[in-house]
Amino acid sequence: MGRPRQFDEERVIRAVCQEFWAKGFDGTSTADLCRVTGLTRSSLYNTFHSKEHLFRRALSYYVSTMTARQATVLDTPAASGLERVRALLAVIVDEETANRESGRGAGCFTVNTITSIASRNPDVARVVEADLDKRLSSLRLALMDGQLDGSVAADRDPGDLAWYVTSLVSGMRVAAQSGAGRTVLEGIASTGIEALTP
Amino acid sequence: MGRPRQFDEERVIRAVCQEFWAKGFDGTSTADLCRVTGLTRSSLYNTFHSKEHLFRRALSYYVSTMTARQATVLDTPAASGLERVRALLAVIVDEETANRESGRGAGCFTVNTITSIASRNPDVARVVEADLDKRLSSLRLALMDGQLDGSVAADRDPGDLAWYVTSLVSGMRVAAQSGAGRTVLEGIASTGIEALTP
DNA sequence: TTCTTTTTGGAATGTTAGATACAAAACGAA
DNA sequence: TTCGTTTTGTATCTAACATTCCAAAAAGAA
Repeated sequence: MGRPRQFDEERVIRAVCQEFWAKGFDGTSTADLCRVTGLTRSSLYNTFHSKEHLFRRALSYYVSTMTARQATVLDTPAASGLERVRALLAVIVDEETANRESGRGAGCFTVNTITSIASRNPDVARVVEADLDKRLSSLRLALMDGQLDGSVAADRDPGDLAWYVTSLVSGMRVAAQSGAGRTVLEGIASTGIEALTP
Repeated sequence: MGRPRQFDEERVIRAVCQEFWAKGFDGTSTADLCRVTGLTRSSLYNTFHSKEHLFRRALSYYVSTMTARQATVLDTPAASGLERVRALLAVIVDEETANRESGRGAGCFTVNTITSIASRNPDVARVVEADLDKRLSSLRLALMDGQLDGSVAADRDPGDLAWYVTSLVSGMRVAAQSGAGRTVLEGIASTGIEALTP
């Protein structure tokens, strides 16, 4: 059977994810990855093949956990369509505030990736594009529900509104990285929601 | 007096700016900079001292030209406050569309910088922070004008609204890098403007 | 135990990075 | 023309980079 692994793969991915999130693909060295995981180069390469594979694993882990969490909020029944979008933005604000206070640094790994390597790496681009499609779909459904229950303006294409909310979220992530705190983010969210009301 | 320069400094800065814009600080090598400028390492280092200095020069050049252009739009008299903000968003859409069609790639150098090295380089962070302050001020003035002339909702703090518009712009930049074309960007802009109306 | 297989530690490899050294070149000033 | 000064081209330096190699270690299977 061979010698067993001395590490937990998901724990390693989590550590790698945080490092790539903070420093980006180009700004992270394999030495950094060894340091934050506690693994040697051998174990890292034996398991994950290359820095780029490891990056994609970390990014996929991030988008799947993030998007799942957000989809859960968006799919909450009972609440109106608008309330579900409002809840999503509240989650974003909470996340950014928590990350800031725990010293993890602000911003979103996905946004950071879109604005850096995604344009130069088709494989990475595919990961973020697939994730974007999922998020747009979830949003679109919630917004259509909102148009049916009367909480969301019915005179706009729900697809356009989904793009708007996605942009708003990205903008809030960038604002957080620019130093915006909870109060400012809450202002952005509550103002941004106004655009959706009938 | 010494030997005269064989290159135009601003032309070099423009070329360097495009390269850093496309690949970021970490993703751009000094060899890349020599290639796009046509200069040797000697001339580059003799004039700009280091890769980091050159990056800050390029970033400063970008933010000053960009923010000046946007301030011009925002300061147009005659038009209402809301119309001036609407005009700003239209400029963003036009820029992104033009960049996309000219193959220059989408997105904003400032946003790319905020989401990558700004958090790890205080000198760079200062440049984007100073620029952010300027943009927020211009926006705030236009929005206050809008509240006075009745085109902008008066029940919100103009500072909060300025942050909202800034986030919206950043979000549109990220959306453009995610593949959003002119139609989608126009939808985001026109939806986003709704949040400002009384 | 012995064999087979896999992981692990650490050194080694080849490449590229940012930055410099230095002499030749190109000008104005004297 | 000669001198002083700055730029330029080439060569070079050291450090860092991603990746590979290989032998020792650790398990199950025979």
